[in-house]
Amino acid sequence: MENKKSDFSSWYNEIIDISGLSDKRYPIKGMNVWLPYGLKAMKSIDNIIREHVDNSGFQEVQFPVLITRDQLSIEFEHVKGFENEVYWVTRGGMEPLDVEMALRPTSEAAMYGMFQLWVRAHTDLPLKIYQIVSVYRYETKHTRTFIRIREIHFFEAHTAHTDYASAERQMEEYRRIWNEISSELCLPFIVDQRPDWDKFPGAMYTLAFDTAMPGGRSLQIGTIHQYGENFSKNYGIEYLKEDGTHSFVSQTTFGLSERLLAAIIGIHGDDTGLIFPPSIAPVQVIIVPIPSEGADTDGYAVRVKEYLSAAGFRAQIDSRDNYTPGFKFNEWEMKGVPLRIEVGGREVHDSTVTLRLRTGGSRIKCNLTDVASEVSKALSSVKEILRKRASDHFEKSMVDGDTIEKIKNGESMFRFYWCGSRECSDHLEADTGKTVLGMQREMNSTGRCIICGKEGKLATASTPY
RNA sequence: GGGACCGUGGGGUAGUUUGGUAUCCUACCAGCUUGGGGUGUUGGUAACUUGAGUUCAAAUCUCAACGGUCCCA
Repeated sequence: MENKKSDFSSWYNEIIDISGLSDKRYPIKGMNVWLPYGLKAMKSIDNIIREHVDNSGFQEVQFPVLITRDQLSIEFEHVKGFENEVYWVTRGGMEPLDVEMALRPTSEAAMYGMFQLWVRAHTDLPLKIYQIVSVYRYETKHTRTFIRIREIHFFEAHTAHTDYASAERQMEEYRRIWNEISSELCLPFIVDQRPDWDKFPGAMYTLAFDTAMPGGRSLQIGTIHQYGENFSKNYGIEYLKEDGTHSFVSQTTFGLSERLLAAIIGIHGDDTGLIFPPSIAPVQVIIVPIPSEGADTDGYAVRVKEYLSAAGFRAQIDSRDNYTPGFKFNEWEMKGVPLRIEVGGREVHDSTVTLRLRTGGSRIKCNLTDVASEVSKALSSVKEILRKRASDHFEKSMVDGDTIEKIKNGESMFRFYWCGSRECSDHLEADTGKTVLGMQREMNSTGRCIICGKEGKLATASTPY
């Protein structure tokens, strides 16, 4: 790499390019090409998400990408929240369409008309579905790969419940699921309730998961929303209760995107390049043969790979003979492979392999027959080290904001007390240049609002991506 | 929402001020060489974002579009 991570913007752009995650040369702003290596990582992330929501009773569906103007024209604050960033399809061939159609910016408008058909009685509830699809937003500001794009790789879960209490339990379940997913990806985060003026359009409230990127800026990597009956009243989603009367469902959603990949890149990477958590690494173990007189290192590498494949690891041999071992070491480290195995004449002769973790440390030697269990241990170790490093960095990135001056001049996220008023938020943002992300929903810790001095709760401010 | 800068082989660049033959590094292809931390070498492929304008002549000057980067709110 040419750029150091301390120059994060340049580093981020360079690593995405040279590691083969994404090609941003596609001629439409904010629409990039998923390259094989990047797509494998994203699909692994998707599969971790699937595993956790499937285990919680969700079913995967896919809705069409187009939404009619009528579906989107239901007079409602939800629609107004997106009207400036919707792509419209206005012609079929050369003929203007009688009913113009939008590319979904999110799928509430697409789904809830169907929910209205599907939900007849309390026995149909709870309804818990999700999809992983592209959604489209016409961003006018500068775009950034995986962080702000116009075609978003989007996971969206939608639920419908008999009543608000049940929907609130769903919010709790989302948080449990998110804890599992983020732990698997070694991503630390903070949960805040977004201010009312910044919540998801149409929601009663929004809880957001924010992490800290290098340079102290925050990145929203997940959101869950409580809709209550806001949507069901507008889309007519009613059900028959046991007592024979009708009632509107209460609804929730949970959204994730390729920002998870952005966070993994930014948080785990170093001056050498990417570091993938083993659970999503496209290649978990790279086997590098070191040519040696009188030893069949290539054949030996195949045997090593067989052991690993049989144990379920994603292992690959780099058998290119026009590159030196040193070059390969550097290249695979740049690409974030968590574990390398070196096999040369010495290993062939004494039936061993040499392991080296991407996170550093000295080489480990083990017998060929033990390779699967040693690899398993080594990958667990990489995961633990990444988790530790990430949470250390996160803690350093969450600074107590005692004074306006401190919040203004610091390059980090800040915790401070805030009364919750728009006036004080605007005041703080004007004085510090930081944005108020929100405040903790449950925590009882209270203090004096940093602006007005009235009683307030713990809140977060930062420069968000 | 406002402002600034930039666009030359796949990537990074020189050349633009003063209009005229496009430089170097890297990558890529073929060969030889090398191999336990980015081998060396020979030969080769490959570029002025698009459109309009000024001009005998535009990478170079003007305007616009598209794309990229950064800063402020």
